[in-house]
Amino acid sequence: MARETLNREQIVRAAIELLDAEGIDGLSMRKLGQKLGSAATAMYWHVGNKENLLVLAADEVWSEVRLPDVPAVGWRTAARELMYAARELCDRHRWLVRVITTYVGYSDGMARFQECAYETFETAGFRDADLDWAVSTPFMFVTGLAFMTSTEAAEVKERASRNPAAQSEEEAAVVAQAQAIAAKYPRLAASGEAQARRGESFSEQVDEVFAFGVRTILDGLEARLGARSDSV
Amino acid sequence: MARETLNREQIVRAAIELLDAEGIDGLSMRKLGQKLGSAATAMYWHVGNKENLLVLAADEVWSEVRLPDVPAVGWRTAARELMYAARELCDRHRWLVRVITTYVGYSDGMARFQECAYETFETAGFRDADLDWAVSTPFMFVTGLAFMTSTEAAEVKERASRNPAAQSEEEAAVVAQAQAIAAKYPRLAASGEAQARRGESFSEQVDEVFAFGVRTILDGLEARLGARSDSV
DNA sequence: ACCTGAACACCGTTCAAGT
DNA sequence: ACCTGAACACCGTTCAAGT
Repeated sequence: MARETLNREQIVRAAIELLDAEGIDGLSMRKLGQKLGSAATAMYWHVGNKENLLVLAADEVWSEVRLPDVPAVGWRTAARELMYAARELCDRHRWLVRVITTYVGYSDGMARFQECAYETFETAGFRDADLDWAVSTPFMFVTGLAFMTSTEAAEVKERASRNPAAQSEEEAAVVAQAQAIAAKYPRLAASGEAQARRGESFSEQVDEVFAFGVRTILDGLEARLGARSDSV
Repeated sequence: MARETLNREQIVRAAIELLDAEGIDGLSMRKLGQKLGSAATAMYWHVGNKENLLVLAADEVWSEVRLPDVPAVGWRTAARELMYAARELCDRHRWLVRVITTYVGYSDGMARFQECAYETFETAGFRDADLDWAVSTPFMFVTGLAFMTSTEAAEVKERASRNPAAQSEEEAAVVAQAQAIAAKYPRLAASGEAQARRGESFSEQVDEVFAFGVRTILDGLEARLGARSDSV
């Protein structure tokens, strides 16, 4: 079954598969060409260049997000759901944070999500510049956390916490060195020991940080709201 | 005045200069060799490989941070100062966030900073796992914001907001397209118009988001503290 | 102990030439 | 309108060979 001709959607889908499977460094125009049975340079006719291809891929995956019904669930639940949805999306597509922060790709998929965030915090009672800031704050947090869990470093830490046997010698050495440094600082040492006693994997710890951070930020936003209405 | 021999510090310093001047993609082993008057491959003897060089550079710049005197200023001021210090560091060295999130480089410079963060939130009253989470939350926010302002995308947005004349045609087209998308969503459109009326540059807006986020997170942490002591 | 040069296996992108 | 192949200007890294 021969394919008549390449098209943009097909290329974007293949790129997403490659990105999900091999990470952001796993995508090269040559590999993509191979996957599609074409010359690497054939892509350029359809997507312009690699940067644009990444932006198109990012837009595509944003459509996976289910948005909350803000009036029905209320702002606090809606905000929490948006934060969790963004985090899960970044977790499923570990290349996504890098792409959306690196390139100016304001796509429909992201705009739709952001519009819902604006609706959420408008419902909460934020207006004007406050509204912009209230929307941004939770997503800076999500971006930061997504970043820390989207890199090779996170995979190394996960392996170290879950089954040290799967580590390469080199990896184990890096982890051991990190522990040696922490050991010199009393509070870091104590925290490290306590963490070891709790026996959680790296990703479990990250999940808890996320849950804590979401509550903290929502509480903080409520406090801002209170401060506002007091001063009015 | 001939240099006797290369050494690690010298290479790291040159790398930092190159990184600061040209960004993370501006550093290549060949350019670095040229800057130092050596073969690119001479670096490998001193620093092992590029990843390690980046980790060494990151460690080096952490020493620039001045830490607050926690007992003297109190936890809330200390926490704010730590957040601002981290942000300024990431602003001076726009490659830093990428390096510390990408590689497992737990260096002395970072450990020292983190120890102070632990002291700060311990002083606030956080203990055990709560303490770990309280330390992490503000820095996920800082990381996320630093990221959004450390990329080429941020420079494009800055130019667009400050003097559109400095934009290339291609850049202007991307910005115009982003605005066209936002225009389709009522709240995004309204926010964009209000922002235009306020006439702030991108970096001014980011500064305000940061200030808002810091207050919000500190308020949120205070709320957590209150919840704890209620339940005890 | 420290450095060089050639070499290898990659990149993204351009562009003339083909159909 | 769509695709190919060669070519260009880059990468990081290895390694034998030099001093």
